[in-house]
Amino acid sequence: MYQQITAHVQRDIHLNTAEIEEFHSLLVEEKVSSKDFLLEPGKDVLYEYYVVQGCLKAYYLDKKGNKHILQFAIEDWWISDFEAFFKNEPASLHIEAIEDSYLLGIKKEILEPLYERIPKFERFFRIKTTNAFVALRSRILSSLQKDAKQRYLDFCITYPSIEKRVPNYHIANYLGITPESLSRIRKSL
Amino acid sequence: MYQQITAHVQRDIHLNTAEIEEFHSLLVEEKVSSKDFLLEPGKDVLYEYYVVQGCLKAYYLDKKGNKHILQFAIEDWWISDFEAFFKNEPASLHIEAIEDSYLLGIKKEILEPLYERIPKFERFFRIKTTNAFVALRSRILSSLQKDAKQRYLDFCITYPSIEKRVPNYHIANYLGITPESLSRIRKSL
DNA sequence: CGCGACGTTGATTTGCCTCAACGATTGTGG
DNA sequence: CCACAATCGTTGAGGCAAATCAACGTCGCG
Repeated sequence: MYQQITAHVQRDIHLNTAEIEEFHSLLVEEKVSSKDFLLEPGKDVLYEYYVVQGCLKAYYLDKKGNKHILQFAIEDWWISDFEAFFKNEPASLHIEAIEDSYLLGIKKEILEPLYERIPKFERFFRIKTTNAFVALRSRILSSLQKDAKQRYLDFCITYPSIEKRVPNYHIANYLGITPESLSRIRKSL
Repeated sequence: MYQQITAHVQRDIHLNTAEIEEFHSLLVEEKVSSKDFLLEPGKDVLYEYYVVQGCLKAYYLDKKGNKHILQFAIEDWWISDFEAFFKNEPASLHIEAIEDSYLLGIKKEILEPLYERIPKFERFFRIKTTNAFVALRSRILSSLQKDAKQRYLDFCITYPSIEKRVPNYHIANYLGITPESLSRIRKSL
């Protein structure tokens, strides 16, 4: 159960047995059934979550009621309303399970002292954030320079495991197009 | 000269005199005249830069020769080809001065040992990266949910100091629209 | 079975692009 | 100091990719 997240963390930093123990003791288990919410707008964002098993989406609902998927998460990914988490604001995102999911959460107020005690964890999360930042950069570039068909093909190459797992209308939403358009794009391939 | 970046850093972490001294000793001054390049594709990205004075743009040139602006930077911002910087890859971005600019650079190979010696700096850059990450998230949301007019209005509200300073065709490019479209949008306001 | 979830197809509309031309302003060399 | 070029913004005409609206087929499940 915990060896998965341990291996995940140790890809970026090295921990001794005591540090691993300590880390595990800070994690909270969470289960969410498909179509249930891990987070909803207005709630305090106390945790960020590591996905042990399952599949989720984080989306924003605008004033017109339109959904906009910001992120998917499957095994080995982290998910939260990061903006709210970091700024200590109430959530503005929905995080909803697409499949029954099993998560490990770490609380913000526990993270800060952990950084102090074991700076390697500050490094770990800096590296994770940096990678996420870089991924967003290329998503921006993609949306600036490519048409819908190219973006879809890029998505399939970058996230093949997600493409196989979530319904097309979710992917369309993530790409910023309608399900009808995606259908026509797929037909043209 | 250095008190500006010191104040900037101290907004997020607290440093004693010795640490400030040490930090200053690691910085390298750099001047770039308007229309000159701080960075070009293919070059090694050894530094990330703090803007003391001036205005620059970071852009990607695609195969068709189209420019896509990823970022502007003015006083108190950091700029680099962050992806290449973090991954130790050659640059893929151009960084070009829009005005004569004065920068302070910090070398990657100096940053890593600095993190070890004074973990507060790892914290500082984690916080900076987190803020940048959050800003990119809202740019993504903006491009998913809003039309060109709304994105332009958002831009003017978020970055009034940039909007006043750079020509409209740069802003159009950043927003992913043509200068003609931006002109028509501005007319309609 | 009947209903909801998901994908597809067609007709029409629209936001933005492309191409082309034309001021206005700035700056630069003769 | 003027002439000319370059830079920047604007306007118009026409086109296209994707949205919208509407309908329908299929599958799986309570």
